[in-house]
Amino acid sequence: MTTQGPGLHTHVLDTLGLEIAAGDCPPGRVLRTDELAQRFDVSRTVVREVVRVLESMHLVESRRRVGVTVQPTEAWNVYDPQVIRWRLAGTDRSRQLRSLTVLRSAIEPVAAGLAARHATPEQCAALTECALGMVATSRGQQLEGYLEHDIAFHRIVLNASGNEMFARLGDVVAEVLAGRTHHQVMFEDPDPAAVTLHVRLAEAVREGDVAEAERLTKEIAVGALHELDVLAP
Amino acid sequence: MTTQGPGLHTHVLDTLGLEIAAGDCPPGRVLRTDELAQRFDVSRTVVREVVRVLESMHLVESRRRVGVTVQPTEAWNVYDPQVIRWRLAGTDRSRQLRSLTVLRSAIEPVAAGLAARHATPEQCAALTECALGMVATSRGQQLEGYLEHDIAFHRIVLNASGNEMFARLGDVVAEVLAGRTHHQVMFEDPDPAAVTLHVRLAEAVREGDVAEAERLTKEIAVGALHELDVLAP
DNA sequence: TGTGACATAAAAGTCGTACTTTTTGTTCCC
DNA sequence: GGGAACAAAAAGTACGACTTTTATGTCACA
Repeated sequence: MTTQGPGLHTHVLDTLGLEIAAGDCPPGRVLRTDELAQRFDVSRTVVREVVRVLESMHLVESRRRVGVTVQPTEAWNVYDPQVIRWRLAGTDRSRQLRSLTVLRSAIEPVAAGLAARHATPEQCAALTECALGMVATSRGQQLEGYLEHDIAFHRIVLNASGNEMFARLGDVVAEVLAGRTHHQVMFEDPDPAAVTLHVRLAEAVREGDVAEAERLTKEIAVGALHELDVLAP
Repeated sequence: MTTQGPGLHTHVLDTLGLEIAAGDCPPGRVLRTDELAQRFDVSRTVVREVVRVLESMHLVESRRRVGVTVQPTEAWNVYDPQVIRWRLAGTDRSRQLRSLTVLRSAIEPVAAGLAARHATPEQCAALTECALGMVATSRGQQLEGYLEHDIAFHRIVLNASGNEMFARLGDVVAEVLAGRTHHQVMFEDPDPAAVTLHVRLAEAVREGDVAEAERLTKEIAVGALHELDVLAP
């Protein structure tokens, strides 16, 4: 699951982005546009456009007479969904998942509290529906179905918070949940406790119970962090 | 304070980014590369590179036979520091500041808690120094000096949290603080209560008091939100 | 021997043009 | 009226020439 369909630009960008995010091409390594053009068998035009995009993500820096230098991790736009995808597909997926899960544990409780205040009846209904969907798929190896409802659930909460920055974290959360489901050992059905917590969270939001919504979301986050500690090295 | 120095690419990118972020060029408006090249008096090459970057930020989408379409706000990479700068410089600075401040109020308490756990002695020392700097500049219209220390303070806390995603929010916080100082009515010296809170937060981190660090940071955030409610429409 | 001015070349930046590919709107035929 | 062939518009790609910046090596001078 790299990105989208055809297109020279897309292919080169994706390949390079992945290589840099994965740690091949360590920081400090310099690439030359001519070489890249030759390597991918595309025109310098295409390479330059790719480099410009990579540069806007601060994955590389382009300087005259020196070339395209790979930047250290601290410079990267780690909130760019594209960068997140590349990193999750790369080697330090585990560390990345942990960072993102901690981020979730900070954001989502607050978002849930705001959602309890501001959620529309439609959003409450959708939330309950998702929770029921999670219950229905929580047994019998229906992991894909469960994941789908889980993602939708969290997305609704973030949207219902009414805060744009929170809402736009839906994609990140989706990547994290998908990464957790796909890249880890998943013989077992999801944790029943987590399912229950989601159901109760939907209720709390519907009833406008801010404190409870916050508390439940914190518990969900703690569970997710704990799960990482158990499953990942 | 747009971006950096010379460079055709930079200039075109900055101008277009600003226009889109500010709401001129409403979503749905289509631009054509040829027209843009003509308007800025640059080659199509430059325009294409700019469009590619804008596209990677999801500010526009480029499709064959149709042109470059400005995307709706919901699609934008609102965590991209560049996008944030453009938006803060544009019309809905006020709304943007509010969103970002709410984001801060979610992240920073957790980050401060982690910092209390993980901060190195050097970081604790730097934190104390910043707090003292804030005290020293808190009276007598030394707003720029105060801002500088304030930014450094929060940056250290975020870095000391040990979480990469938090750390990378330092730039965002810096933009918010700078935006608040520069773009609002600031006859008065900073709130003395806020200064005290920062001093006590530095102490709490140094002593490893997680709960207190969290609590104090929440209070700082509440103050910041309140300040927005009072000063902004 | 060190130092500063200067020349050199390497690499990105910019441009113009020609050509390809995809997509959409239209027209024409059934 | 519906569907298929067609034409045009716009982005995508390629190539080659030229410009600009700048790291680095060189040479003269102190």
